[in-house]
Amino acid sequence: MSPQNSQLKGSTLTLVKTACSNCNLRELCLPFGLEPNEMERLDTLVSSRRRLKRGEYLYRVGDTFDAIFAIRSGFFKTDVLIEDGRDQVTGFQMGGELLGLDGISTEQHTCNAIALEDSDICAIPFSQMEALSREIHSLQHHFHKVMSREIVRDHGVMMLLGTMRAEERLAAFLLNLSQRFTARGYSHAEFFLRMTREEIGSYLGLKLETVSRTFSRFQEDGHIAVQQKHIRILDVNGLKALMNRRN
Amino acid sequence: MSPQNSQLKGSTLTLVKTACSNCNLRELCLPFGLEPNEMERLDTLVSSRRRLKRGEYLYRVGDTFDAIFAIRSGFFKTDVLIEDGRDQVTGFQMGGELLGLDGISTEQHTCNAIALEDSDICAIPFSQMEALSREIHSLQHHFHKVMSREIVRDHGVMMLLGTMRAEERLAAFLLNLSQRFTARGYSHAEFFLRMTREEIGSYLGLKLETVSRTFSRFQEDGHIAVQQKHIRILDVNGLKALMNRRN
DNA sequence: AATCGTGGTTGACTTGGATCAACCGAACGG
DNA sequence: CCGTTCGGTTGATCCAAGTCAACCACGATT
Repeated sequence: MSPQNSQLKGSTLTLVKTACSNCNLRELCLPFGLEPNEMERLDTLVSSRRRLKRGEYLYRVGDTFDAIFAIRSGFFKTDVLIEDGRDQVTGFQMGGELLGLDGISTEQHTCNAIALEDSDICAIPFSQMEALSREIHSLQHHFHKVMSREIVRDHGVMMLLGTMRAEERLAAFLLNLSQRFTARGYSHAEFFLRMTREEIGSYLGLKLETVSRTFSRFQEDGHIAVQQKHIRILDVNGLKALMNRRN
Repeated sequence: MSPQNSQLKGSTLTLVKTACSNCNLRELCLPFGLEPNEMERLDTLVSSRRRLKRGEYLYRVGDTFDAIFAIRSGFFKTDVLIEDGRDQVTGFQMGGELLGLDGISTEQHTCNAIALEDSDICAIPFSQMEALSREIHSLQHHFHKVMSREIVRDHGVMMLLGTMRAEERLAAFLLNLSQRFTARGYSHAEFFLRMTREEIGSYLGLKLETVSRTFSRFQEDGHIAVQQKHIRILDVNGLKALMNRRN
């Protein structure tokens, strides 16, 4: 049996032994920096490993919070809505990233988390996580870093929404995606978008038409090749130059 | 000696005994929910109580992170800049709020924190805070809540920047300030802005002229009375109605 | 009291992105 | 295989906020 086949089998059978210690995202995820025996202890916390189909909600605004979620595979968006129907996508999350941190503050989730493709997630009961992190210093510290990183990321989005023009926003968005795919061993130059133009627009504070037009402009200018959800980055430096440019 | 006088003396003399247990912000700040003896232990961590003059930096981008800061009195802004001179104010902080959480992730601060008026702060060495929070569960949990609340707040700002019109942004801003002043025992209807129109604009993703014009419009419409930095809210419900209004 | 500088206001004009609308193409179910 | 649906593209027009510019108000400085 080829490695590809065994890989494939592992991802389709749910009975396969899944554990932090053999997860290929452990270096990006919560177990980062843990000793093997510590990782085993974290493993015992993972109360459920769940598969979601595209479009399913992992949690909704108002759901009671009791666990944080690690993405084992797949792709998510989080969004918040206000009464009148407006909504704001607050982030796109991929393998190794944590979901649900927003719920700690009030014990209720304050945003929705929705799978943008079939996804596997690990649920980690939060009070047990806190208990374990009192014993394992590196887990405690790493968790604090993860939360802090989320705050820093949010500041980046504020910068983007507050000061950048449509072109810059979209260039920043593509470069960010590319960089995160790279960190996960995928091509930095070629990938599929899991979200619609409307979702990108919501995240970037633009309308879907503007996203579409800007993609087309990037293509005309030779920065990218875009065909529906398939993106190829042809000129990284060109995109970088588009950002940080006053007028 | 009247209570007022002793208050006054407490804030002008630096030699006065300052401690979490007698700080009138303890219910808003890190000590929230701690038992008296636990509060004393937290107290011993506060390595320095420092006074900053208006305009002074508490920390700058790139400074190594080793402590978080609690605002004892005063008013701050945090901002991030990019090369070409654009900057984004990421928040305004007042008494009882924490500064520096952005630094945990990389051990370096990723934004600047600047006093907008003469301010007093308490510095809490972070590694000691982590150590103590391993022993005091309620401190650990409360700290996690504070970080989470910051993430939720940031989502609110994203919503504001991504989907709201100038009027809505400014109304949300005023209502938020009012609510925070109220929580600190000040008037909800009358206060002084500590920041310039330009800083408000940067925070809200608007130009200072737009901020100024929108204030004037609010005044014409009888929602507020504004004279330079002095604000009186005349019609809270009017302001609330301005938000959440599609077109 | 005169001067200077910083922050705030207001007006005239411009523009980037929103809006409205038509059309296209891939995916899917009958 | 065809009709329907959903997401995407493109064009024409509009408008909220940006830009540029003049002027004003208040404090600080001399």
